[in-house]
Amino acid sequence: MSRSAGDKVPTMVDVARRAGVSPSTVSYAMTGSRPISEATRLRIQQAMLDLGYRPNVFARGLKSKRSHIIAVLFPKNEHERGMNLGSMEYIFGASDHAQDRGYHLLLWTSGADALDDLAGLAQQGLVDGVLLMEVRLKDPRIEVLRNSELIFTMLGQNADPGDLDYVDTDFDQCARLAVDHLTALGHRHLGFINLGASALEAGRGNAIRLRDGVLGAAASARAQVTTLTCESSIGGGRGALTELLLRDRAVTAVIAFNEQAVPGIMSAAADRGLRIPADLSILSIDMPAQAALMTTPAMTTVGPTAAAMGRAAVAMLIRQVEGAATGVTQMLFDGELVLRESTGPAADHDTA
Amino acid sequence: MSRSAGDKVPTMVDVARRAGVSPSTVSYAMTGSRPISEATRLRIQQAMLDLGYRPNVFARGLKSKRSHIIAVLFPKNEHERGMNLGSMEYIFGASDHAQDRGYHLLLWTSGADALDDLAGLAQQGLVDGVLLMEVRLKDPRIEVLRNSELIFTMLGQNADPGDLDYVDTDFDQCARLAVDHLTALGHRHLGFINLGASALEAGRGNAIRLRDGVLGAAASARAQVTTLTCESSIGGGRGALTELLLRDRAVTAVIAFNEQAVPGIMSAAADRGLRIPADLSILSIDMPAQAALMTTPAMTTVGPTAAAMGRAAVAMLIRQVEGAATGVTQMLFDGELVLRESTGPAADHDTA
DNA sequence: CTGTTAGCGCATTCAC
DNA sequence: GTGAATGCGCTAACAG
Repeated sequence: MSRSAGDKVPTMVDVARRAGVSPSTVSYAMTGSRPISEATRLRIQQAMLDLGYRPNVFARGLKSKRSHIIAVLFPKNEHERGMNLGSMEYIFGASDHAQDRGYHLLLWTSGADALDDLAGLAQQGLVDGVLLMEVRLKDPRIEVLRNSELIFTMLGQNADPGDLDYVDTDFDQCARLAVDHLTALGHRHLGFINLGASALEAGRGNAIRLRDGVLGAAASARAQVTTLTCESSIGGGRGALTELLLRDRAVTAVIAFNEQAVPGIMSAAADRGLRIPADLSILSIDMPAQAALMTTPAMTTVGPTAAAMGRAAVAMLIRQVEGAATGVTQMLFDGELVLRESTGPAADHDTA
Repeated sequence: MSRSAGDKVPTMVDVARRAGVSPSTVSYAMTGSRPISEATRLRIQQAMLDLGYRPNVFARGLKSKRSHIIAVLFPKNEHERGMNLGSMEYIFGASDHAQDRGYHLLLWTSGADALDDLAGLAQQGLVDGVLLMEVRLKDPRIEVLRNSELIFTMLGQNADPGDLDYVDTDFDQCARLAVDHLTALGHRHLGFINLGASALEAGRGNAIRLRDGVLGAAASARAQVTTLTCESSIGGGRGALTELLLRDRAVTAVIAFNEQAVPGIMSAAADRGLRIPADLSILSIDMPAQAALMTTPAMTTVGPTAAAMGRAAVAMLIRQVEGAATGVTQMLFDGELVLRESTGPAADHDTA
């Protein structure tokens, strides 16, 4: 088990010798690609334990073209830094599951535009599969991965997922959950503060799907909703709330999908003497608990468990890699309503 | 450059043939481990480009015992989840630099107590070096890594770093910077809200170093400081502020080293009618900008750039791995004061 | 300055 | 059911 410095690392041959069998038998015992008698299998296992044997990743990879390594593609575009707190949870979920299944996780942070680097990664054969994060509606990485014949799963969707595997948030369901929660509290005039126009243009599909979901849910609930885009910053949030109240004085609740802007929204509300949640309710979509707990009052949120999504994505990926795939898998995760302190009953001051 | 599906991945032999040289020459041209004439070197380079050649990681690793992969050990102990926002920045900094230097980053999230797993990782030879995060005063992983003869660098320090390489925050300097800032604003009665007792006992060395630093700096500045430990939660923060004001009614400024507790501190202050920063200043040590911007008002912080530390750690590690090391390297990073809105001049209400 | 060759540790095709 | 032999793609020691 523990090996003191200087000891040679044992190879399959060592195991074979100790178990009194040939190297190939050891190999078969490991891969299970051909029947081995129970007796020898046990002796081999014992020998491996005694020696603290671990198969050499390189030798195995060289021969079998399988590395047991999967890459997480998490581009860190400068203007997006800070979206990361939630993404971190995905990554950890993914890592958990990968490790459980005996896979390693390679963190790849090249920009989404570094297509050559990506092609290189794909070609090296270093990784068995790829988990694609921060997927755009039109995402050039997808083309590269398809060409390279590398197996991959998306966390999020592009414009036309077709037969691509993905795991994504069910934004429609999240929208409904959020709207229902607020209308149940008596809110009739809602505001929806989305990501910035630039983010929408950049193809953040989730922002668009969510907005449509909110619009639809509000229509069913006979609530009125004013939608705005908003720069991802405190200043952006301040401006957005001002603008929102200008457009609809009767707004009593805000659904926000813009983590960075939330503090701005809250402080602008405070400046106007609007207490949260007495005068104005705020609910954030897909905000990590981490962040939700940093605001005062703590933010009520709707969103799925990111870690679970990460795990699911890796599970799908491994199933593909190991050839146990059952056609295309596309999963949508339901959001959950986490009640904290930023939402409450509508004040009926000037509601018609 | 791009390779359409079906094309065989080119090997060194293909490159050699195309360049009209022997395979070994290609190898030497790549590793530079023996002189190659400029002319042939160029022809080889061209051939590689034409073919879109990428060396096979496994073959190289198998032969040379070097993988160009470094592992980041980032244990996710359950009770510590949430410390992560800052850690993320380290990891990204590390990843950036690794990729710049042609290294891959393996994310290893097994618990700090999963020593067997770690030993296995070390033994596999999969990684050239290890970046150890979340280092404890007494950290059993260190022993495992030493035994395995694996090169590693710590992000943080154990109790007795001796000849181990590390990169760490200069908590003493941070403490001085924080205390100086507050005393310059006229604050004479400070509070220091630290991590919880359990964290201290668990050997979070930084908490202890920082506390001592604050104590020292306050003494030099002739300021009085009341120190408390505090559970990492909103409730913990609320309790801590109450307790603090009980112990010293004259406190006008708080230095916090407990990210999760900060919102609690702030809301408890609000409940007592203490405005921030008019009545009470708050400054956080080593809080990521992400989090600092989520509070209202935005939090003034003191701390180093985490990404820079991550980069430096990887740089040190690679230097070691490549044998270019110049003895032991131990780096302390200075913190910077980032002025936001949570600190201001002392109100001289009941200061003696 | 360049070419030839022998493995690295494992998976797998043959033989038995 | 098991064993012996071959080669994955590359590096480095040996020969020129």
